[in-house]
Amino acid sequence: MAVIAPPILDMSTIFKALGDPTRLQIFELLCKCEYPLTLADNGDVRVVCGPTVGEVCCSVTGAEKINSKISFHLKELRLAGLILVERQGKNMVCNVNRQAVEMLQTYFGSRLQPPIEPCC
Amino acid sequence: MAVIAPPILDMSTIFKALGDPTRLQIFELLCKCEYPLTLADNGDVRVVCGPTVGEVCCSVTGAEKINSKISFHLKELRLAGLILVERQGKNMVCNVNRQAVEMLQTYFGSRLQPPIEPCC
DNA sequence: TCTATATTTCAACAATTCACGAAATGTTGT
DNA sequence: ACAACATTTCGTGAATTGTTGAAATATAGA
Repeated sequence: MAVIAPPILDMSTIFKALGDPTRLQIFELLCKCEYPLTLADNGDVRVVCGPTVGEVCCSVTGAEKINSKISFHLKELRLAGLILVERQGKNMVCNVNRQAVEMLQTYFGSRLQPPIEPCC
Repeated sequence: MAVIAPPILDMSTIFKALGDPTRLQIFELLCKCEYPLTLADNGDVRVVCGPTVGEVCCSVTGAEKINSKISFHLKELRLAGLILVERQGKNMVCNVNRQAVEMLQTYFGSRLQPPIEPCC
């Protein structure tokens, strides 16, 4: 089955997701991760690697035990379309959604263009 | 001069500021505005134009009367470093802080670079 | 100094978000 | 089917954020 990046519904939802320090920390952690992609039988690109929720949890909180707090924040990031989470056996693995990051770069880039006409 | 991304706490403050629909609307409005800069006597670049708080208010809410709500959101944007507000006679005029926008573009651009080593 | 205009601050309330722990769900191996 | 493991969901309370209208502050001009 294809891994489809969720549609980027609302920019403010995305920014709100990044507006929490814990979530931003998770986001940056995932950005630093390598992103080996594999071609599935049907030709779809599948994200097969990335830290598990437990590993993210450990990296962010330092604790061994999985935190419902991290699960909550991962969900927010996922609903905002910033990360992809998929099951891999017993674990859920997380990856940043590079398309979303690209879109964000473009977003700010296009806001730097000088306007055609003054608005004021 | 290099644009250096501030630490996570500052960044999350910026994203939190953009994470409210009203504030994002104001931000985008100001991005669309022309930004004539003037050189002050001492050589400093001064922002001298931009819509007044009342004009922003009118544009966002449609109402004639100035809203304390907009004032509140402008303050949040200003504290996050996203906009510049300065007095011009009886009015306060608003401009987007283009340096901040540049920094944000750089931020997401640098997060798109493939990592040197896998983290997982 | 008085008045009108522009904007911010304040206080009260409503709404949303966050954290915590317990219970529920889904997966693997026996 | 059962046990162990990984993760999510749920309920509750605390903390934060957003809205509203009234009062306060600042500036310009008469």
